[in-house]
Amino acid sequence: MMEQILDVAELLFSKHGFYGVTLKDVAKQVGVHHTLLNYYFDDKQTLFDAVFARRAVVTIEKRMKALDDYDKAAGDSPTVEGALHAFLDTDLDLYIEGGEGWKNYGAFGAQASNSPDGAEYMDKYFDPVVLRLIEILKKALPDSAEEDIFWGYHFVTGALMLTLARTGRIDKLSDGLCHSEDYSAVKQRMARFMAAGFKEICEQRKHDKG
Amino acid sequence: MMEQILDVAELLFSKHGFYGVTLKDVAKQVGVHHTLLNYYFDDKQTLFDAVFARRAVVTIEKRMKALDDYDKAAGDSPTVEGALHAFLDTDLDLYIEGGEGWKNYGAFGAQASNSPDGAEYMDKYFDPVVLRLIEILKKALPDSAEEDIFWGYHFVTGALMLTLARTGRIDKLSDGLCHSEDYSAVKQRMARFMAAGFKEICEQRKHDKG
DNA sequence: CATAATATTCACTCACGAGTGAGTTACTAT
DNA sequence: ATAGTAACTCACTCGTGAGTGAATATTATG
Repeated sequence: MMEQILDVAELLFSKHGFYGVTLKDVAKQVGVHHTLLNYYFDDKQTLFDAVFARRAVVTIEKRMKALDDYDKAAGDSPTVEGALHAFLDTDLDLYIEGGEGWKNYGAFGAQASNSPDGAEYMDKYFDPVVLRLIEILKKALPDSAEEDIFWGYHFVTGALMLTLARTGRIDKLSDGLCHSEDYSAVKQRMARFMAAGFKEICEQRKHDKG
Repeated sequence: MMEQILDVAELLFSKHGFYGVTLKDVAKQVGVHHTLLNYYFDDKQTLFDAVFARRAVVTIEKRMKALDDYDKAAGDSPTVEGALHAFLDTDLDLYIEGGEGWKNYGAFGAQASNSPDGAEYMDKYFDPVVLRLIEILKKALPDSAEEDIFWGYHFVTGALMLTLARTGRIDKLSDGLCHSEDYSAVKQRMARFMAAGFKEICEQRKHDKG
């Protein structure tokens, strides 16, 4: 039951945000009295936290492992593209293969990522993986300015979050040619796209160090 | 007074979203009775719409003009980077030079862009400029697959929206080296970064047409 | 100055959301 | 079977948010 509550809360929060969802909305869709949510979770905030935390650990561990593996395999000469593939593809696979629940979680996180309130959650949970990625990127781009790498990551994460948000915007813009839900299309393109961007801003204009 | 109400609503909506803000919150910060908002605006939704619409026309016209100018100047051979500079730099300049109000509007729109509800507003207002950009990008990349261009744009807009959201995340991640508010830093890098990405996914793998 | 229009407040209603504590059902183990 | 605990519902409170219509203040206009 708790799992069902989390599933529905995840879905609704992903669509309307924390304040746009009432405990009654969730309860109704689960088919249960709304005070049951207070039985399982102290309050609304606790429920939200639980939704966030439930899957966070999975994606974090997977990506961390993928980055470690890549780092080890690449030895002294990791590439930007390799690191991004490890980071992005691992995550995207989760959403591709994980079913509706994971897709909803992606949208849930994506919405958090673009608001100041939600960003604190991102900090709290995802900082370690991100810093691990950045560590490898630095190794791949040894002479680059640190700022360039952070801004590059910023671009990457913005693009990823918009993907996970599944807003349907690209569908309309492209008149049905592309689909928000088509994470495979993103996976095919994203790491290469971003790697090229990194190289452009990092390798070209080396900074005043070293 | 109406302008002040819009300013405060813009700020609060940008932080907490539509449902996270009450008319009383807005009224209080303006220093006015909350029912005054019902005098100027039929209801909360109307206020939200007004906030969205107020500055939309400005950024749309500016970018449209910049794209037209670029298209004309570039003649038969526009470049991806040129088009992106016209599109992105024009917008970023607005946020850099427009003061706090414009920054808040950026964050306001950025939050909308990552939620299904808000995305409808983006469609409604911004589609024409975006399609104009895409038109030029197609000219710059004549042999590329259309999907690649749409996905490229998707990455661009994701990165831009996260920038405008000013979540403070990059500040913490980079331990103070980079700043969310530093749109100039983004302007310096973004068009080049993204142009390289476009070239990577569009020029390399040409599609089954032509 | 009077008066009309505009701007603003006030008192109020209605609805609803979060949460509580007692009560009920259902399962579990002896 | 039955005591005991876990799962769940019910009736209710408290607060508050959106919105309305009348009242008052402020400004503009002839």
